[in-house]
Amino acid sequence: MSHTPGAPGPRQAQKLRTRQALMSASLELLEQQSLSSLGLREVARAVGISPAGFYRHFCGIPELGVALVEETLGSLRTLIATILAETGDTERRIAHTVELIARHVAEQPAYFRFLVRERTGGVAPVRRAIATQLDLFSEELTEVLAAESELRGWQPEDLRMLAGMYVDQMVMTAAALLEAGPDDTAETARITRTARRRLRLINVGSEHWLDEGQPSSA
Amino acid sequence: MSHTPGAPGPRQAQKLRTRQALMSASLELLEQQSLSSLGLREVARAVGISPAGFYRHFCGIPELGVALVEETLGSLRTLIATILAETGDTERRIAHTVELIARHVAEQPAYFRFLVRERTGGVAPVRRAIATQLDLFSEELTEVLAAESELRGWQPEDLRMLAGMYVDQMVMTAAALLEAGPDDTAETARITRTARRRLRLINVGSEHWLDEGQPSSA
DNA sequence: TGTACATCAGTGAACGCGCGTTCACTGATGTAC
DNA sequence: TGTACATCAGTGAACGCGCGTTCACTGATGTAC
Repeated sequence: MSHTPGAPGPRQAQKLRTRQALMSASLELLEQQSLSSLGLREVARAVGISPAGFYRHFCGIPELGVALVEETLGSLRTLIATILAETGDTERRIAHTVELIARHVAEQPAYFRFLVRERTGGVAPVRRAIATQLDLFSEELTEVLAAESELRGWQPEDLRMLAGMYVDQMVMTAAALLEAGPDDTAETARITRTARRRLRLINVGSEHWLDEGQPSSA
Repeated sequence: MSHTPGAPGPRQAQKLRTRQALMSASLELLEQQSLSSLGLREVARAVGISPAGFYRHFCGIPELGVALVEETLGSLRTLIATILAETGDTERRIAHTVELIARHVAEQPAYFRFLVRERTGGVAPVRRAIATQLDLFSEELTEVLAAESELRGWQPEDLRMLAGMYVDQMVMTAAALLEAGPDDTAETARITRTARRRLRLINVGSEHWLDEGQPSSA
């Protein structure tokens, strides 16, 4: 025992580094293709290990995909937390939220591309993992919304519906920004502008929901 | 010339039949994977022709994918037209629209699965083809909305924003229904119920948009 | 109508290639005493 | 501290396999006269 107790030794640290390299190389390769066509050898080659070495970290590509979901959404956790903690008047919150998303997408396109693409992709376990994470986010947002004074008296189911709309709206905004690419500033501006309007429309609708929205029959 | 002039001869008819077989076999194979991992030989085998025969119809899988987009959205044209022509009070229109989508998804899941999956998939030309078709649909809807008496006085840009929200909402509803599967009736009911609420919220928002939504600064 | 030629959807064999998976291995790191 | 053994991340060779693409071909269909 030549190292500090509790801390990982050189061997474990190296293993973690290789695992990380596999995951970030995959994210890069996934910009041009989808997970269901990503090759194990392709990933190993990009990292500089032998194909057999891949199996020391994942039992196959789908398992790597699930790990990527966790890594990806973990790295977006601070973004999510910031959005959830947003305060101030509605217009400022909307503007700030859209701006945050646009910045994160521009800074870490690979993370968002992976999420958006594999959310409806061909690998079922990965699809489920993403759905689970987004549902968690939606639940957190539901609780935040429940504390809003403007939404006092809302049915829990309606709060969940509203939270789901916001989450989907953010995912779609990220998808649209990715499709535009970082260099098309005009298109990026158009997308963020539309995103703000959409959020505003949802907000206006929620302000009048209790008066007009709740149906008696459905 | 042994056949009616203008009508396709047996040869051309057979070619069309094979082409059609290639496309519908692909749609079936795409239920378990995504287009970027679909193999040319796999498709040819499913249809019962040799791999080389595939090239008589498409120069590769991406081209087949683009053809599938056209076929898929063509087959949804009647659905779209029905939705666009919807009349009556809002609540009935919403209920009818969601019901129509649910029925079509249940009847032709492969079409919707393809669209939803490849809309954000790894094959760029296919992604663009789907985006183009959905944009066309969104434009048509914009014109329908422009004729609505409730939306008199709306800016064209706001009408486009609203149409886009409706289109995205429908796509997401289809995606959710597919993920649930046709046998999970409880989940299906939950999804359609939420979809109706979302459309209702958008509608409530649009009713108060001119009073509160249009910002002076954005 | 019959004949001679053209077209072309589909064949089947061949090609080189990269794939996923397995296996016994190596040698640095870790552990026990 | 030093020694002897255990662990295990990564190796490299081998396997059988299915892939996409090419090519000269066949034979039914189509066309011209």
